[in-house]
Amino acid sequence: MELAKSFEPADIEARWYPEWESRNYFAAGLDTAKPKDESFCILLPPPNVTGTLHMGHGFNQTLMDALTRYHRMRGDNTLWQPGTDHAGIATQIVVERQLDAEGISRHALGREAFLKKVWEWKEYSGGSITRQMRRMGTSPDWTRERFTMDAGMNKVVTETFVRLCEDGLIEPDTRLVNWDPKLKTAVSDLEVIQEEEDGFMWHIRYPLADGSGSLTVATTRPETMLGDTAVMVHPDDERYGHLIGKTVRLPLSRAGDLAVSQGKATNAEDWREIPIIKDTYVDMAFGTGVVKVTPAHDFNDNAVGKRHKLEEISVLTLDGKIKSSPHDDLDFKPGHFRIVVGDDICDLIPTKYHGLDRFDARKVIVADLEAAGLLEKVEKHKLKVPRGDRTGVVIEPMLTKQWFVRMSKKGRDGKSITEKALEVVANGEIRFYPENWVNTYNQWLNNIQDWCISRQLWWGHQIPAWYTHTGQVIVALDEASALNEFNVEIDKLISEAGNDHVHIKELEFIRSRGLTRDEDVLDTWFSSALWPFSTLDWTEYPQEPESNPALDLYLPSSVLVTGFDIIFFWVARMVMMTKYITEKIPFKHVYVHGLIRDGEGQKMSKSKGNVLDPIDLIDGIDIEALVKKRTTGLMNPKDAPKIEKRTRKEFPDGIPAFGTDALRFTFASLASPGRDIKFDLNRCEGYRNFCNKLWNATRFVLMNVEGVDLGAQHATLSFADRWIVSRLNALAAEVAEQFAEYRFDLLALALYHFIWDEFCDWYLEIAKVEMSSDDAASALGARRTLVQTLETLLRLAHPVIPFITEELWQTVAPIAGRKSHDSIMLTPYPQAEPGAADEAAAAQVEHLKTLVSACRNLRGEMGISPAVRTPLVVAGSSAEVAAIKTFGPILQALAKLSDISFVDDIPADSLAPVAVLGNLRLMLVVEIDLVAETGRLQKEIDKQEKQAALAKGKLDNESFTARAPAEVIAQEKERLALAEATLAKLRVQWEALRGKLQEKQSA
RNA sequence: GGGUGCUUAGCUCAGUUGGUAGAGCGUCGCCCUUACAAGGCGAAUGUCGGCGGUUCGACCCCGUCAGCACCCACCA
Repeated sequence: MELAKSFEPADIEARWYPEWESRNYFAAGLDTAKPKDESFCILLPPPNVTGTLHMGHGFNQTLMDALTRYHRMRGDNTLWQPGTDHAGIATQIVVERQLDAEGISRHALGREAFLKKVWEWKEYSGGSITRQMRRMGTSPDWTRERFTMDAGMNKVVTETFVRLCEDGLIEPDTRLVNWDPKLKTAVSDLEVIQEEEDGFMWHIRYPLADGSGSLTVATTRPETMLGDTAVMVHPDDERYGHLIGKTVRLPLSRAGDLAVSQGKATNAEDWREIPIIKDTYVDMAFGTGVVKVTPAHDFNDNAVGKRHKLEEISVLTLDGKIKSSPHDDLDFKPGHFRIVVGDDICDLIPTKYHGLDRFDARKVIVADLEAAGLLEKVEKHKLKVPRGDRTGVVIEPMLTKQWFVRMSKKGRDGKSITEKALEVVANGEIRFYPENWVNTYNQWLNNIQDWCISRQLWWGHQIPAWYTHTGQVIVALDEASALNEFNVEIDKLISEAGNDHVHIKELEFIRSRGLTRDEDVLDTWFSSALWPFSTLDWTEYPQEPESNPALDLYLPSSVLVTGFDIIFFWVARMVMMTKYITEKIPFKHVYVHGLIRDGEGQKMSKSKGNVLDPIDLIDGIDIEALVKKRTTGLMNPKDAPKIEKRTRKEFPDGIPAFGTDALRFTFASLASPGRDIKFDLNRCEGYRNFCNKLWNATRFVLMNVEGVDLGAQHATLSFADRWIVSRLNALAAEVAEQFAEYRFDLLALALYHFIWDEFCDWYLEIAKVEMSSDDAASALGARRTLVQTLETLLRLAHPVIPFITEELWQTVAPIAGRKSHDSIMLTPYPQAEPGAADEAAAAQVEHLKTLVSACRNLRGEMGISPAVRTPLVVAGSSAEVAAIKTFGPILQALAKLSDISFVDDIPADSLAPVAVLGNLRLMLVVEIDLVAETGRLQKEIDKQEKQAALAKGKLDNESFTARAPAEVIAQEKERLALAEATLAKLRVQWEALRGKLQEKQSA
């Protein structure tokens, strides 16, 4: 029962979390009797299984947990579905780096052994992020935790893949894709970051084949010229019109032996001849107006090449070197052939360039051009360089065979997945908060390209496709069905072959070679896209259709809480996949929040050394540990001194322990829609103080009800009691409203304001007086109100600050008569009662506040010590006097008055400070400084004059009185009257004191 | 080239049908008043980015300009 003197969060958190979890309080509600549309479900955006918690997670999870706890207490069927992501590329990179340190390459290890290593790493580090989540107080149903690489997930991924292949929406194709030469895998458009960088524009002369001069092309990538198959100009360009149809010789190239043997060239060492074509793609005003066309190494050129049926000459290897062997990258093993064009390409590249890295090749080629006198000029040029978001290396458009999701192709119901995804947002089934994200979503989907989903990695869901010896592809749920399909097909062909024994023998040979599985894995985001239904054990082929209540209750989920950075990666793809596969939307609402940045608005990143760890804010960290944490494991160790200096400056004493609740409250109050968050440590400290305030308010309440029987006797409620109950009811209404609107900032503000300002600063102070009253019934009324209000507000605040509310509730609840529950988590959430507002009580409290403030203001201005009690003299109408008398003792206590007396009139020249409220005057009986009081009155007069003038100006304006609503006019009249009445008294007072002052000065 | 958001007190930010601007932190006074000094009471501080328009009335609606941030896009 005895509470510590101040709030110490560490022990409370450590005690309650295991308790909640072990008692199974987080379990999904599966009560099928409850209405389905009142189910509440949130999907945890699955963090990388080997990752660690950062501020973004802390923020995101705080909001989700608040919503989850709120709905759970409201009695809804509630599920917060947790899980982690295998994060293909990121995780594979980490494990490969570890192997590198041991001097082992992944290829030396082999696929199977490597995957075993990754699983080991996952087992080793996989628990840390969920442990950290627990420190945040999150309450997902851990018993339902999933991992995107689980067998169950794999089953759904496979079924979905097969289904989309059947519908023709997934197809293999050979196209130009974004290729990461370091990882040696294709990546999707979204994984490429276009960054503006300083570069050069080289102007290169391509001599005309007929010797009549040359054309100058401008390019930023001279090394790809080895793969040029044309140069192009704009059809309307008068400078070059006469050259269209002619040919140029491609500098530094080689015509090749093949061309000689075909009679297309006389000498293999001659420069290759390529055509001059016209295409409107060319911008006449840019560069020289002449563009080299390299269809195998540039997306635009590829399109041009397709239009003009140009050859695609791929001159680079998969690791970004100039080709040196006809068999570079050509692996004819079924399912693993990548570069399909040009086994004779090396013949077209002079041997001196063979094997050069792409950047070295650029230098050599530029030098050679210069030596040949073909480099007209080099200009500095800003250009967008595509870089891999994981590796940072320059992405190379590479012609390879990959699997694609066809975004615009019609599916089985005549609609593309893109169309369906646009539709459910357009018709309001899915709503964004804030709404304007719809634009972003639509814009992206309207310009979407096919999604390359195959990755040349090992860590991921292997594509369920098998190849026959002749390269036929069979997509199937598993190897057995693929084999079966294969055999059926062979049998069929054999039976059709009749007596063609040679053919039959061929077919039997093909059969004997069996099937080889595609080695590629799927983009991680492919499995993430299925998360809304894969986590609920959806299956294409249900065994018992009614055996999955979770799927019925929780698809669609209620709200997706996420940052805008993954709208494309994840949100849009979930909509597309879930809608197409299940015919249901994945979620009804998308709440999009901002990013957490540091105090200066910089993105938090390891390399900048400005990262904050939520756990450090909870537990605190000393400066040495913080510096060490920020400066170890840097990509660039040279940054360490700078980071250390900054860190020591920003946190000279390290970071104090704020506790989880304070951190959560901070996140909630910073969650204003539509903007990023500059994380301010002071704010966190302020909310730690807030928690302490709540703690001490509870101590106060407990101290005052100890040993008192609150139930038996008769109690009466004062206006103040009725007021706080009325305010509490309004708070409940507001909280419900803000939860519905996802305004966590306003919700936190409302709680803060109620607890600190209304409950602590006013009601507790008033209750002190009431509890010491001789009237036993009203003293009891105050005690009861205190306890009931506190107990209710603990429940109201619990979703945001779960630990402290649980701890306090445990001691408060028995007194409040609510011990039928073992935990605050199991209590019903307070609901506002409509029409419970007590206007009269509110007006009385307002009046009281005005009087108390007036007295306090006088005391403050006069510099009267709070320890000194002063008498108050009041003059006013009989009604006003009567009103004041009703709360005399309270006024006396709150304004530190020794007594209150009433007089008919206060002489204007009284040597005491007087507050004027219309006709009412309050005088503190203390010695005053004439000069100071005259000055104070002057200031007050100025203020009131401004008020009066403002109101009068409006009321004198005819168009105002003619058009403004009656209540606005009445309000202005009231303001004017009050100001004028106050002024009249103030002026008299001022005159009188001024007279005295002059008297004194002349004396 | 398209698109979005932001600009309010020294700092970080609220401001929900248009009716005389609010909070936290910081600052300045007076106080360890028996829940809380992680506290109490009081005070100071704003041409609500600029300009125009609509309106009786604009921080709010419209237009325009400026600055900042971000997203998307194939200018070689």
